Amino acid sequence: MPDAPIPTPQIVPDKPTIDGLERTWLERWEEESTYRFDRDAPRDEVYSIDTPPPTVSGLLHIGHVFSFTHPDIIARYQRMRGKKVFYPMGWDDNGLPTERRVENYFGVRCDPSLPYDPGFTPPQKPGKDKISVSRKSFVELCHRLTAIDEEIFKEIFRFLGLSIDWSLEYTTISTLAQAVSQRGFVEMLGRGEIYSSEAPTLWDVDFRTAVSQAELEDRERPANYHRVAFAKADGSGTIEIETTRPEMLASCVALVAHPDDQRFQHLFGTNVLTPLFHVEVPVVAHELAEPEKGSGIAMICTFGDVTDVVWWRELDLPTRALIGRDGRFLPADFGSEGWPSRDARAAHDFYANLEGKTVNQVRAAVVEGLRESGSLIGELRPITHPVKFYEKGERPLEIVTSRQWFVATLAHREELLVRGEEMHWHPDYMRHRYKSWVEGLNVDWNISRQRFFGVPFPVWYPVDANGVIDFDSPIVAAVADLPVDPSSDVPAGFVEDQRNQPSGFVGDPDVMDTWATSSLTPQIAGHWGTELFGHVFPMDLRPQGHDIIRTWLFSTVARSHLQHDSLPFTNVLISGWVLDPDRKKMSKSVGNVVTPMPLLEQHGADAVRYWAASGRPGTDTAVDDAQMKIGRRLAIKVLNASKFVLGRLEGAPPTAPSDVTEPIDQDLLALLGQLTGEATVALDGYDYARALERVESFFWSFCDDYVELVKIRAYGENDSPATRSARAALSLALSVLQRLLAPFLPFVTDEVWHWWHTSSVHLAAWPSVDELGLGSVTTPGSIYFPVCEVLEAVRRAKSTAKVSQRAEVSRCVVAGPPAVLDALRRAQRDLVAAGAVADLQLLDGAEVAVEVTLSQG
RNA sequence: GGGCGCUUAGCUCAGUUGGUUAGAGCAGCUGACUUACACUCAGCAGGUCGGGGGUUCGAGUCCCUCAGCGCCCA
Repeated sequence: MPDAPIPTPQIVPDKPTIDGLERTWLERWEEESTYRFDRDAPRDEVYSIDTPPPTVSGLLHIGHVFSFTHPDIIARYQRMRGKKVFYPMGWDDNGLPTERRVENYFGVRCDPSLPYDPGFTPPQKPGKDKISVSRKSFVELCHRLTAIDEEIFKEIFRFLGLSIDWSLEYTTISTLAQAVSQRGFVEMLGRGEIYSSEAPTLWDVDFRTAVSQAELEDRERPANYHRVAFAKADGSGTIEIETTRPEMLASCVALVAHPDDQRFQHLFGTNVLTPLFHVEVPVVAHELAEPEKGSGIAMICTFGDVTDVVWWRELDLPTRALIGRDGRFLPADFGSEGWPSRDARAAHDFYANLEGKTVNQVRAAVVEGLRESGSLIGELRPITHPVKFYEKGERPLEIVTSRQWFVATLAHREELLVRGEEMHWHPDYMRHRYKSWVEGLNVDWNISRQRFFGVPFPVWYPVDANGVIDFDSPIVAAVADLPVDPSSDVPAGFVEDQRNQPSGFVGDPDVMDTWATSSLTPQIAGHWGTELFGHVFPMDLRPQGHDIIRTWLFSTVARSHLQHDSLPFTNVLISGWVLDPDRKKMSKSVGNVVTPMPLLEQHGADAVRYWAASGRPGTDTAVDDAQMKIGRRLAIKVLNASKFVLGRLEGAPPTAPSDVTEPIDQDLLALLGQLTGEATVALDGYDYARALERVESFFWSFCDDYVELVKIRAYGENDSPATRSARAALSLALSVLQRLLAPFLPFVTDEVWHWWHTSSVHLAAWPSVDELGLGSVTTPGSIYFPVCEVLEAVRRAKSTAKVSQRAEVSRCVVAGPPAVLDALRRAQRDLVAAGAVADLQLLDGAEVAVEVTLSQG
C-alpha cells in the first residue's frame, strides 16, 4: 500500500467566494484542454457518449440544462475512473422546426420553383405577407439563423460546465452528416431495406409534407355524426350510416359493417348508391368495423382516416382520392374511367362546386346538398373523438397518395424487440416504452419529407422519351461521390441540359426525415468510415428524454441493427420532464417556459446542477428555486470547509496516510471508504442522484461533527502524533470528498482542489479504499457513531437550556455497554474538547444513556 | 381496451434483497454572535407510509383488490 505524502496547501484565499467561478474555470479548462478526447485510446479504455443534438430553435429551456447535466455527471465520473471520455456535442439543425422558425424570423416562404437570386437579402423586420424565396436562398437563411442559435446554445451549455470536447462538435446538416446519411441510405437501398412506393400517406396540409407514424399524436376533437341515407341499388329502400366526415362522400368506395353484426347480414354483397353522386358501391364486412360506433355501419372513403387505408388495402377497393397536397379538393370527372356514376351529369354538376375548396367548405356544401336532397336524416349528433395530428401541426392530418421512400422496419420487428431487451435501461422500466412502440408498428418508416432544409436523397430518376418519369429505376449516387445534391449535381452519364427533359433525368425533390439523419448520430459523431469509429462504436451511453423513445431511440437502434448488426449503445439513460414550479408541463403556448440563464446567473452553475442531479433518472422534476439554494449552500460549504481544513495547514509539516493513528480518525476514514464504495456502485448503475445524496449527507456530518470533534487537536501548536493524525485524516477526508463531489459541482471543487494541487480535480483519480491507508480497521463507525451520539446529547442539553454551545458541561455521565464505553474512552480527548466537558464519567449499563450537568452561570 | 409509473411529515422527496422506535431537506417553532462559514450552528415539533384484504414471527417494502394522479401504446 502506498504511503505517499499528502499534498499540502499552496495558497488558500482569505475570503473565497463561489461567485464568478464559472468564468475562471471555463477559461482554464479551455486553455488546458481538460476534456480533450484521446483518439489513440483503445476501445476498452474509452467511454463514449451519444449526446442528444438539441433542435436548434432559438430558445433553450431549463429542460435542456436538466437533462444534459445527467450524462455530464457520468462523463466526469468515468473520466476520473481513468476512461478516455468521448463526449461530443451536436446540433440538430435540419428539419421542420428550423424551417418554420426561419419563415417567421425572416418573413419568407420557400418556393422551389423560383430561380436563385444571389443578391437576395431578407427585410430587417418580417413583413405581414411572407416573401417567396428560392430553395437555395431559403437554405442559406436556415444556415444563417442556426449558426446564431447554435452559439447561444453553446454559451449556455458551456456555462453549465458540461465537460464536452468542443472540438468534436457536429451538426446534422453538415457535409459530413449528409455524406453519412446518404451512405446509410445507399447501402440500405442496396440491401433492399429501403424501398419507394406510391401509397396513401399521412399528410400535413399546412407543412405540405408527409409525416411518419412516429410523429403522430391523437387529439380529442369535437365532431358531429351525420346520419346519411344511402339508397339500395335495387331500389328496395335505404340504409342509414353515420359519419363524421360527410365531405368525403365523393370518395366513398364501400359501406362496411362487422361480419358478425346480425343487423347487416342480409346486406353484405349487395350494392348501394351514394347520395348526390349516385355512385354504386358494395356493402362489405370487416372486423375493424365497430358495431357500437355510430349506426354500426360506416362508409369507406379513400381516404378519410387510417382505418380507411386498411379497409382499402385488405378489401381490395378502388381508389377515388380527392384531397390534394394543399388540402383542397382535386378535379374529378364523374362518368369517366374510375369515376362511375348512375347520374354522371348530376354528380358532375354538384362536384363542380366543390373542386378547389377546403375540407371545411366542402363539408358545408355537402351537408347542404344532403339536406336538400332529403338524404340527411335527423339532427347532427355532437361527439368527441380522437383525431390524428402531426405532433407539430395545427390541423388534422389528411391522407394523400404520393411517392415516398420507406425503411422496411416491419420486417425486422422481432429482431428490434430483441435489441431492446439487450440494452441496459436506466431506469429499467423505460424498456416498456420501446417494446410497446415496436409491437404497435403498423406501417414502415416513411423517411421522405417534401421539404427543403434537410439531407437530399442521393437519387435521380430517368425520364423516357415521352417525358414519363421512371420511378422504378432510380439512379443512385456512388458512395465515393457523397454527399450529392440531386437538384444541382448530375448523375453519371448525363449532362445538366438533360435535367427535367424527355430522355433525360430528374432529381429526387424531397429531403430526408430529420430522424433519418439523427438516427445516425453515433455514425456522424464517430466519423463512420474512419479509424475513430472503431474506437467509440458502439457507444457506451445514450442519454435522452422519454418523449423520443419512439423516434430517436427507435430509429437509431433500427439503423444500427440493419447497418452494423449491433446495438448503437449499451446503456440508455432516460431523463424525466422538467415541470414548471407549479408542477405543470411547460409549453410555449401556456407561456410557462423557464429559461435557464437567469437561474444560472442567480444561483450559480453548481447550484443549478445540484438541482438537476437531484432528479432521479426518468423522474419528472419541477423547477425548484429552493433546491438550487440548497445546492448553492453546499457549494459554499465546500469552499468554507476547504478553507478551514487547508488554511491552517499552510506551512505545517506534510503528513502521510500512515500518520493516521488515532482510532476515531481511522474510523472516519473507514466510513469514508464505505461511502466511496456506495457512490461508486451508484454511479456505475447511473444512479447519480443516490450518489449525490450519500456524499452530500456524509459531507455535512464531516463538517458539523468530525471537524468540530478534532479541530482543537488538529490545530494545536505542537506536532504530536495525535495532531499529525488529525491533520492527515482531515486532509485525506477532504481530498476524497472534494473528488466525490467533483462530478456534481465541477466549479467549486476544481477551485478548492487547486488550493493544494496543480492539475484539475476532473483529471484526478476517483477515490479508492486503498489510498486511505486503512490497516485492520474494525467495523466502520464503531467509534465515530457513539461519540457523535454523546456529542448530540450534550448539544441537546445546551440547546434546551438555551445556552451557548460553548457553555461548559461540569459533568457528563454516560452509561452503556463495554464496547460503547471503550469507543468513547478511545476518543475521550476529542469528545471532551468539542463538548467543553469538564468531567466525563463512563459507567457500565445495558443501554446507552447520557446525563448532562451544565456548569452554573 | 392493454401497459408503465406515482400516491410516505405542511411542501419536495429518500427508504437497496421484508428486520429495531419510518428518514432527509425546505418551511415552522425554540435558541446560540460558536475567531471556516449568519448563504452559519444547535435543538424541537410534525407521519394510521392512498383505502381494503392477504402472506409472514415480522410489511412502507411481497401478493390481491379498489381509488386518484401522470404517462406510453392501441
